[in-house]
Parts: sequence; structure tokens; C-alpha cells
Amino acid sequence: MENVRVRFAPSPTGYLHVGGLRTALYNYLFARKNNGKFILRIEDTDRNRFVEGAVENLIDALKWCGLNYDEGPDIGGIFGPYIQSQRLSTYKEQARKLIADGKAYYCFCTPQRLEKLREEQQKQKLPQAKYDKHCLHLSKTQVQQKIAVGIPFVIRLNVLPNKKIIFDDVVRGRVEFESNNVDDQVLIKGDGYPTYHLANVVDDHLMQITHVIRGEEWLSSTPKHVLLYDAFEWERPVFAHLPLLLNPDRSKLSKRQGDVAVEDYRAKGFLKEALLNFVALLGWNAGDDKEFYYMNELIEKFSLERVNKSGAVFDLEKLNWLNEEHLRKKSNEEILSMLKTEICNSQFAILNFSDHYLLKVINAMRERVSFVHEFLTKSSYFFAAPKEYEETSRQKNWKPETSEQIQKLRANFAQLENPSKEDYELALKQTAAEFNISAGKLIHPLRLAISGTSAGPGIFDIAEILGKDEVLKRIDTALALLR
RNA sequence: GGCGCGUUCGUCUAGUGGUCCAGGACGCCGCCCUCUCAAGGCGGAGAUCACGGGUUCGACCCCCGUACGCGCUACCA
Repeated sequence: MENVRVRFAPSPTGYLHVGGLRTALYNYLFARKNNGKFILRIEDTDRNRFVEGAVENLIDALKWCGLNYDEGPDIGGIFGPYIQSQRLSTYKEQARKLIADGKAYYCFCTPQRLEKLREEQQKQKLPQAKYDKHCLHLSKTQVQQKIAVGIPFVIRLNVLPNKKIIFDDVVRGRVEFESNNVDDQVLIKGDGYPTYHLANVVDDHLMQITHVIRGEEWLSSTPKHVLLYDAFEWERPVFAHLPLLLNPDRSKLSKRQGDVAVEDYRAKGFLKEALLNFVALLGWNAGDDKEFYYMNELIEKFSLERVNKSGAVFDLEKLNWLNEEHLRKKSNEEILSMLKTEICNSQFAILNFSDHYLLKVINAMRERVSFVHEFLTKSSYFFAAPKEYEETSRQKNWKPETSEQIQKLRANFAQLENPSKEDYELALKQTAAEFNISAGKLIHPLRLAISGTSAGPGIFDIAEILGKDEVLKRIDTALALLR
């Protein structure tokens, strides 16, 4: 494909929605796959919705995910600026062109009149409330007079009746609308800002966007955009409307029913690889059974033709699973650096652990965690001696005779010199033989004594990692506390 | 209400007229392994392909209708 240019055009609401992430990702994949350009453009034409720091948050989230764009607000590009509020004169100029060509017109109707009009239309049970073109027939001099006097105005698109508006959507096929169902859309608002519809079309054209890949919520307003391209006599881009991401109850994914911001998932410890992989599969698949992907594989396999039509529920269970899978694929060294930052942000921050030690912990625990922070919660005993002992295990495994047996085990451990896990195991088995009991009778209480829990890596691995001194110390503590 | 889009296991999905009384994955259940917990291996339950009509020798797949869901219907994006 020649000179593919796509864009992600979010409005800065304060955070990056995972649905937005999916849209951005598909745009990114499509651009990279086709050797095209991926552009970030900020659609901030609603002054009432201005959110401090929103653009920065958006950019942060995108960068964290590795969705690097070729042109955008912070890096520039030859079609800039990439923030719509900085392009106001462009939209005005284009709107004036439309007026000159009779494709758009000034409208001086007050919000009150519009409101009344709507009410009347509803009372008459008209199928649709639409602007009545009241100002379309104003003469040039009337318009000029009103403007001169300072009457506030908007600019509307003049939609011709009884036309079929047809366009082809890559994911949905041919879509048809009647122009009778399309309102004379406001293009320039009373405050001089453009509406989304105008700004979007003008920018996409001026920035030479070839494919408009966006959420399904835009499908219904696409006729307006198509009309605008036609009015300007500009070539239309290819449209691809993506299925929506849904809550478990199949309504549009929303804050009310869980986390929707990329930063939420980041804060929870999800790997960007997992989030991206997961979100890529929500509405697209390569047609085979592969579910685990890295970005480069997605780029290689992605195509708009294989995007689904129906909405997809955002299923946390599968995200968790993908996070595990991606974590498992990481090297111990990669996990080490993540674990270190995790430790820095934890109650163990003041403690010092050698890389050598942490690597052993990682090796022992990596198959048992889904998130890096779980090293600290699921195996806190590697970072601090247990403060309490799991009650169910204590009842099950610490019998009246156990103290004496563990006492003996401690003595046998004490005699070992720089013990390996095999040494611990041998010593334990010998102790068990001395009492004529099964190894399990010692293993479980020992686990409880040195880890405080009943779950975790092999007990001899734990002992070796902890080291003899620590093991003996913990046995002593347990002996004093568990009786 | 109008317009548009959608509808295959709980969830994500494969499927483009016969190979499908529907395949994979997550989750769930069971077994094996085992010092525990995981991981791993093996197996299982789970979809009358929304419903009803057509077209066809034959329909998950094509057409029509209905239902349901969702989106849009703003001087919001």
C-alpha cells in the first residue's frame, strides 16, 4: 500500500481509555505493517471539557505502551500543529470556503429557539428532531448586518434532501444512509471553535490521512463526514469502524464497572506486553490458534480485513492469564530489575538484598506468580521472617509431639556445613527415620516454621535460599511461638 | 421514537454452502505428578450456531422478517 498515513485522535479526557488503547494499537499496527506513518492528534475542540494535564497523561500512557508515533504534539511534524485548539484559523478558513460555495451557511438562531423547535418537533412526533434551515434563506446583506451588529452565530452544513449517502467500511462493508436523516450539522460553534465533524475532516485531509480507523460510535456520524469531503471536493479516506469494548453486562465499557484507564492496569502491575496482546485480540485474530503475541508478531500478522464486527467483553481473567504468560517468558534478569523497583516501593525498601539472592528467589517463585508484586506478597518470607503463622496449617501440622521433633531437626541442621538443598533433605530424612515417622511429618511443620505459610517452592529450596543461620533462627522463633 | 450496526460454548474467538450433531483459548471440574502451592501433562462439562421463514440436493455460512443488544440522534468528542 502506498503512503499509508493513519492517526489516533483522542480527545483529552484525562486518561487513556483501554478502548482508546485498542484503537491506537490497531492504527499503529496498520501503519507499521504497511510502512506508513502513525500520527497522534489531539481533538480538544470542546473548551468546556478542558482537563489540566490530560494531553501529558495521554502521551505518557502511549509511550509506556510503546505506541510511538511519527508525528504528534510533542514531536511535531510537517503537518502540525497537532492540537486542534491551535488550528482554529484553519477551520475558519475552510468553513468560509464552504460558505462561499453555498455548501454551508451562517445561522443566528438562539439556543432558546433551537430548544423550542426541538420541543415542537417532538410534540408532533416527527421521526427526528432536525434544524429547520431557518437561516439558510437569509440574504447576504442580512447576514452581514447581523454579523456587524455582533449577533452570535454558528456555521452549519447545508445538507441537501433526498440523497443517498453511501460509503464502504473495511470492517462493515457497504453502509447506506438517507440525507434526510442527517441534520444540518454545526461546523463552527458560537465560540469560534470547530465541532468534531469539521475539525476531523479538515485535519484528516490536510494531514493526508489515508485510513480512518476509529471506534464504532463514529459510524453514525460518518455520513456527515462523507458529505463534508464531498462538499470540499476532497478524496475520502478509507473508513474502518472498530467494534466496541464492553462491560461484562455488554454495555459500553465504562468506569462504573471497573478500571478503564491504561494507567489503572499499569498501576496494578500488568505488563504492557500483556495489555497490548490482550487488547489486540479483542476484535481481531489472525485466523489461527495463536493467542500469545509480541508486538513485532502483531505487526506482521495484522490486517483490517480480519477485524470482527461485534463488540467484545473486556475479560479480566484472560488478561491475567496473558500477564502470567508474558511474565514467564521474561528472563530472570528482566524480572530482577522489575522486582527491585517493586521492592523500592514496598515495606522492604529499607532492606538490602543482593542480586544474587533475588535471582534465587525469582527462580524459585517465577512459576508461582502472575505479577511481579506477588513476589513480595506470596513469598514475603524471603524478605522478612514470618510475623505470624497460618492457622489452618498450624492446626493440621503442628501436633503435640512436633516441637520435640523439630527441636531435633534443628540440631541436625545445625551440624551441617554450608548446606545445599540436598543436605537439608538428607538431614530431614534422617531425623524422620530417627523418630520413625514419615518425612512429611517434619516437612510441613518446617515449612510453617520458616515461611509462616503452607504454600510455596520446595521447602529445601527455601531453606537453601534463606541460608542456615536464618533457617535456625526461624526455627527457634517458631519453637517459642508454636506449641 | 428515528437511523445505523451487531447476534457461534460464561468470556475471547475459528468457521466464507457439504470436511461441523461446530474447532481453539481463558475460566471451571477431575485425574496424574507431588513435601505444600503453583507450573506441566491428560481428560471432562460447556453452543438446539438469537428466533422464524425462504433459496438450495444440502446452510453457522446466502436472502427476508422478528426479537434482543449496542451506538448515534448536541453550538460533546
